[in-house]
Amino acid sequence: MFEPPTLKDIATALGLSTSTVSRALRDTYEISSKTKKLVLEYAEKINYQPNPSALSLKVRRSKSIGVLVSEVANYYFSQAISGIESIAYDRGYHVIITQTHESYDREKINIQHLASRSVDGLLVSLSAETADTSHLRDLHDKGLPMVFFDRIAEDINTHKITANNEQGAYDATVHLIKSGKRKIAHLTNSGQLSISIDRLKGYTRALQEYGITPNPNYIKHCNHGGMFYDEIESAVAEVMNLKDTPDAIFVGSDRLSVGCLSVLKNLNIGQDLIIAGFSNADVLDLFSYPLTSVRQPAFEIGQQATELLLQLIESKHPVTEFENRVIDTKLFVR
Amino acid sequence: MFEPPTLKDIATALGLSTSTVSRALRDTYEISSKTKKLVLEYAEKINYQPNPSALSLKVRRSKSIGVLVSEVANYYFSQAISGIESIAYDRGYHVIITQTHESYDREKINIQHLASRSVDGLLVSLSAETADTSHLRDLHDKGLPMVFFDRIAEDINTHKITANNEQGAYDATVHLIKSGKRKIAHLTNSGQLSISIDRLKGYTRALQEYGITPNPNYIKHCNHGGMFYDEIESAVAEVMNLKDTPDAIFVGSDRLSVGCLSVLKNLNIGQDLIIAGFSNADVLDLFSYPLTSVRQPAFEIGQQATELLLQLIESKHPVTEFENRVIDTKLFVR
DNA sequence: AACGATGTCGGGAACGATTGCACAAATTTA
DNA sequence: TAAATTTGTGCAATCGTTCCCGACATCGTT
Repeated sequence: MFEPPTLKDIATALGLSTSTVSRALRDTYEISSKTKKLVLEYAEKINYQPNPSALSLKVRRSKSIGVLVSEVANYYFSQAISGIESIAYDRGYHVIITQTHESYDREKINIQHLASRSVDGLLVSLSAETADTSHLRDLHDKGLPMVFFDRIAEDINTHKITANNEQGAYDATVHLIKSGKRKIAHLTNSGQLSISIDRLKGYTRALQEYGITPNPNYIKHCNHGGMFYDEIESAVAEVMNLKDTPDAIFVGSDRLSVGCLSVLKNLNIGQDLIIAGFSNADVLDLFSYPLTSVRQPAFEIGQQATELLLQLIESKHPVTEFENRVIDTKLFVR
Repeated sequence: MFEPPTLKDIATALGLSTSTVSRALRDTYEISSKTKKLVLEYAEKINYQPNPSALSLKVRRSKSIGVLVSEVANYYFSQAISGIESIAYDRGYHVIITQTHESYDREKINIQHLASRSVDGLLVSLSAETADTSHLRDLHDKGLPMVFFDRIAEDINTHKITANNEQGAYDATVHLIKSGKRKIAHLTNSGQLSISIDRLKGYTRALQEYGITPNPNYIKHCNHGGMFYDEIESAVAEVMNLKDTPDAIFVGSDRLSVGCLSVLKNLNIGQDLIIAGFSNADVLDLFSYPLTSVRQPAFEIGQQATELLLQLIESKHPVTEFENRVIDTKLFVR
């Protein structure tokens, strides 16, 4: 059964002690150059790889980071994950990805899982259902490095990185207004999510700046993030069945943008609607229904989040100053 | 810094030895029920979690499996991954996902990474560039359990699970023929991939059964799996610039199906073409260009692959009989 | 009362790697 | 040439578990 070579194997093969071999393999310090070369060459030859379990038991570092997202099958997150991996692998870290499927219970389980798996740090984007973040705060208080991206927890003091959701929502809403629409509905994720709050702000600000009073009936939340089709359908149906039917919709998430289009198509309504929404899909140009999209720099967000996390992990001194990075979105008019 | 409780902590707190505590926490054997209860309750109270590094160092099991796919941002793979996780987590295994981005070099690196990380087994779908599978065969020969799904390696003797690619391709091609087309091009992945071979077979069989001689000029391979837009564009352009222009295209992969549509749109050609292709996208109904799709049961394939792998991992006796599961696809005419 | 059988528990050696300390050999210095 | 210093290497403890093995108390049996 697959027995990789150990330090001891090298030591006995070369007639040295494990300590000498160990020292030869890491820094040069206090080892003659001949034995060092000897060891390095032999290790190379037999393709020696230090046992990660032994190593992490000894140095209390697993060289791996955990990622918590709602869904891998999501344009935004899959791009963000690619960004995360691009940095992590370069720096020698493994990436363990877990999905919450927008469930709070699942989030708690996964976080527990990751912590017990002794990851060196966590990259977190909250689930749609998560209102209470104490499971994360506990770990953070115990000293587990943590960086939030996209859906952040306001009450945990650490690095956070998001798109400029408020501005992106503002831009999209203004686009709808400038297209001549004034009855603009807003379909969005669950209300406690930071992204929902910020996007709602941008939407409201745009309306107000153009002299439109926000209509509470026009705002529909999907508390499970649109994980169930019925959830989206009933939200869309409700808003479209109002006596004062909207003439445009601004959608606050990737999944909901696509979901909203599906519902409209299936219900065969809203042909005269114009729609704008957050989405990182790369197939929007192929849609029969034009969707103006707010695109987030997901890959870069993943990269920067990872850089900040590794910075935390590898810092010798406890970090007390935290960044709150906000990156601009881009509007694609269709 | 985040010091989780250890066996010794429990032992000293309760005035027992670590051996007793250890025994109490695993199976009942040789432990009085009172002390067992005592230990279990205390462990529960302080939320004891065994240190995974120590555990895997001791028992040579990491309780984690590695997954190798080309891209997470791919309808098929993201669904397969959800299937993998659904089984793995239930059985107490962690899932480490790595992406090759269709690169052979990256595949070697990732496989090496996973092996050195001492995963208990591997779930593999080859990259588009991979022709030589010796890096995998070496590990397999050393006893690392391995299951292939989707893009399998013919020359490695282990469990394999795929969709019925030959039949799916046949069905799609027949659909095109029955729609009155006889000049059917085939755009597909790199030639050495098992899925390409099988799908080409199905395509060819359909043509022949309907008395159409396959035209080699109609078959275009993308050796990088369509990772670069240019690759798809030139393949599509080449086949569309033939003097005997095709009147239909059968596309052999998810990425290429969407890519092909994008190219046609951007080049503003092929409006009278009809297209069928393998795709697990859930947004095809929203496309302006109808795409008849062959859908694979990705989630189930992921699940079954994981079950087979765990079976291999947890088997006491070396397994010599391997399965070759083939699961039916489904045709969605649009 | 003495014996073995049984049931509980602790001691301690692993697993593979790192690292402080000791110590021998080589080199320099007086 | 002897002492002092430097240089290179090995010993052994340690990280948190598991598990073999031995210790010992209790109990029933004769």
